[in-house]
Amino acid sequence: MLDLKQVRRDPGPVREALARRGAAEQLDELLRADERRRELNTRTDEVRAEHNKLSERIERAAHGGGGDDPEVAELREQSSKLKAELKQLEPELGELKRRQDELLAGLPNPPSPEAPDGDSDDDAVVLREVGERPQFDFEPVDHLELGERHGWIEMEAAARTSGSRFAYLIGDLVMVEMALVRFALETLRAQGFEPVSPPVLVREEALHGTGFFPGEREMIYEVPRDELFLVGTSEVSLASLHADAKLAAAELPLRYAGFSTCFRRESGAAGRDTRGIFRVHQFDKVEMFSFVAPDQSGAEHERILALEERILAALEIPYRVVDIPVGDLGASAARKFDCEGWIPSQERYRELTSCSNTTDYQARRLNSRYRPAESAAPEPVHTLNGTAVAVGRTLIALMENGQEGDGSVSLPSALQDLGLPERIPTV
RNA sequence: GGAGAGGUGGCCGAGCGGCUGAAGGCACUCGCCUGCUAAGCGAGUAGGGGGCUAAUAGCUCUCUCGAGGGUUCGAAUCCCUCCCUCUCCGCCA
Repeated sequence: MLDLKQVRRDPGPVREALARRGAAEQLDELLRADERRRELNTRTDEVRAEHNKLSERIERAAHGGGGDDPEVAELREQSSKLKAELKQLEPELGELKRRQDELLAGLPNPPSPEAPDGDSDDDAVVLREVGERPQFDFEPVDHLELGERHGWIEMEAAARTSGSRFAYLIGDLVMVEMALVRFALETLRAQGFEPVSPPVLVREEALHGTGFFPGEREMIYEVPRDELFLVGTSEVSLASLHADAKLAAAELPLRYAGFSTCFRRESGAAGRDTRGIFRVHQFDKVEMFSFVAPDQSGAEHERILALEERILAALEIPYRVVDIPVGDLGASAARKFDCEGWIPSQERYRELTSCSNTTDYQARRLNSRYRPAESAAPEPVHTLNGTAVAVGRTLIALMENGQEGDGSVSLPSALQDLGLPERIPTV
């Protein structure tokens, strides 16, 4: 969310930044709504002030003389009139305020000047490619083929149980999942990220605070009876950990590693990635989340990206890093990098992890602030998030890149440290 | 799910219709005192929204005592709804 006061004072730069993602007109509308609201606000405050003064006079008069003084009755009369006027003004003001808030909440984060132009995947800037793509002297198969051969993935039963885009993971694959989670959490913990197992059912405010609402409502599962929503990422729960907080400068940075199941409706993705577990409604994920001082968020973004790369490298997955163009950023991100892993069956890189600098956007919505100095006024922190391991997709990359001609799968040594075999034999 | 208690400033805690944005304590900041530390003395310290202003300085108005409504000239205080916390009972992984 924008700092409205600041924008009012100097709308130029923000307008320019928002124009890059097509939100300049929305900003103009907001500024007009704000103007109207302030006018009415001033009038309402004036009436209130007068009303308060009358109440004080009544109090003094009633105390000094008798309560049924004709003068007091007269004052009461006047006061009631003002009250009636307020009853008119207040709902009007409330409506204007609501409209202004709605417009403000609907605006995305102004992108970083460094984020590339463009609005599709194709405009992403490739920063680097890392790792050797595997050379197969046989015809490689895709993850579903491998999964079914080993009895690791069961999609038909899942479809009967839950519908399309659900899967049963079975046997060795589950043990690999657990090792991946353990590996990610240990790696992150050593870097100062506190492991967290957060709630996955959240209130509307949590989604609003992280910027998923109002924009992405159709992506999210609802439980209407209890007015709860299933999170699409633990970012939502982790961000809310310090909602309405006033942190001390010395407490920052605060870093968390959330592990949770994630739920996504994938509406609008009909027909895309329908094979296997690449795009499913439910998957597990380890997510990084940082609360930092504003001048640290750039460095923290680098740090999170470096960790994502370190994990992919340790898992021996060939990957590339792309800089996401402004048009492809989520509402809350000012800048985003994706790490895309090599998927042999598709002969291309696909998104495995992602990290965003959301600057003060979520912090303002969640009211997460800190005091830069002991007696300084509190100001919003910056928040960042990044995927450590998205289990489903990482399993795909491991299976496909590690496959051997006989159908066995060799595993990275990092996972052998966690009790997995060097290679899962053919069946 | 049933019965009860409660939610006040950074924290603890008083207030239960007006002079209370809020006593008192703790914590913190600045100053004094002090060989150092502790103690002591003095001053200060909530947030949001407007207006004046070059101003993140200052002045001023307004709103906020879990949230939202209501009663009243006037509500932290009375009434209603909701949320949350705690205790007991029931149920349950």
